[in-house]
Amino acid sequence: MVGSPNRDRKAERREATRREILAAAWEVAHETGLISVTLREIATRIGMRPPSLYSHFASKNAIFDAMFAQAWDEFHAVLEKAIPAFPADPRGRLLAGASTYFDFAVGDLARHQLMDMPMLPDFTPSAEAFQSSLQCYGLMRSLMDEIGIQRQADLDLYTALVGGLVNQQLANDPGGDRWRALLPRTVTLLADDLGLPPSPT
Amino acid sequence: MVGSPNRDRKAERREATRREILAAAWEVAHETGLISVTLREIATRIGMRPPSLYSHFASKNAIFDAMFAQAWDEFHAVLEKAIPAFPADPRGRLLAGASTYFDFAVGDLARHQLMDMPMLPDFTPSAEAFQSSLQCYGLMRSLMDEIGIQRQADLDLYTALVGGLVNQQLANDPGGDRWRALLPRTVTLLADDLGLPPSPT
DNA sequence: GTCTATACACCGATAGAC
DNA sequence: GTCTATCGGTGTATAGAC
Repeated sequence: MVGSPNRDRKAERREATRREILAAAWEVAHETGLISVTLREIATRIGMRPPSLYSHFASKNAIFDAMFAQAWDEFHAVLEKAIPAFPADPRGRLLAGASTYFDFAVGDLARHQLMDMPMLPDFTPSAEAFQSSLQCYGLMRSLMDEIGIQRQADLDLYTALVGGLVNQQLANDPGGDRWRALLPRTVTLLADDLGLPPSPT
Repeated sequence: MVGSPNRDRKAERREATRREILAAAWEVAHETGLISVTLREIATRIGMRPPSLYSHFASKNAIFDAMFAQAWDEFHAVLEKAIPAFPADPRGRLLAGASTYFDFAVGDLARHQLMDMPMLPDFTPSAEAFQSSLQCYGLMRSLMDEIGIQRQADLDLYTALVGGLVNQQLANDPGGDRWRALLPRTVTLLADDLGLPPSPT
């Protein structure tokens, strides 16, 4: 009976409801902040009663967990899709990678807080959800590896500097480009320090 | 009657209670996180009932407001006290300033979140409290001015890079020094970019 | 100024009918 | 799978006695 049309339809419907719940949760997070997400509000938005959510998620934190994985998977997809269009030279690739991350992070404050900040007191990503972030980090590291950057300290510095620009942009000039404009300069600083060959003119 | 001993004692006692409340609030913030600070918990720690706090603060946010000002005033004092011991050369001063800020920020996560992150959904610092942060920023800017750094973009870059190291340190290696160790290198990058003269050997 | 008592609005989660 | 009803708990804030 496995794989029968009946079974597929049921599973599809179930998955659709799950997606609907998560979409509503993101909606609330965008409008009122991550910590203000409540089961009541999620349920209301999709025309359900709060207890019904428990048929699809074991707890509120399970919803956050799914959102966490979703966010990292999304960035993984964005990065993978963007890489083929990256320039060939190391400096160009470094800037393209930084820009891709910057724009993704700045594009959604709630998502960035969930992915990169410990904002929810009682939430810790499950091992499965954490896998999504590790997979993403692996892709980033392979990209850096091509450029010739392997040392942990160099990777740490790279993530800190780009992340610093992201945070200032979100905290002090949301929607603007005051720190976004400093990204090329920052990447050049780093490229010089790492001794990357000059870009082809 | 103004300034009579009786009056002074009363005002002193009142101020002491205020300080006690704030100290308890910080204690809770350190142990359970900023968002988990509740009037109940504050009151319990100082042997009071929650409603009694309203004799000293108009609301919970008024407590956060006082904490916000307190934190910035504290950093102002720390910075002012540290400056006389700073090296004379520009590069040395730049690193000393960055180190002072880094150590202060990393030394207290809750304080850093209150000062530099928008973590509390319904809290916005009052104009008076914000003055404390502006005064502190003014001191920092005058320090940078001596070194010859005046352009807004340069100041923005400086704060973003140092802040990026702070955030990574707190998020990924609390208590350690993985990003702390990258501070001199980062400041050197920046000093080179700004064309600061080499340090005296 | 501090207390007791309480109002009021939330929250996450569970039990059990349908 | 969704519902109603409800439990047990959280929180801020106010009223009024002392």
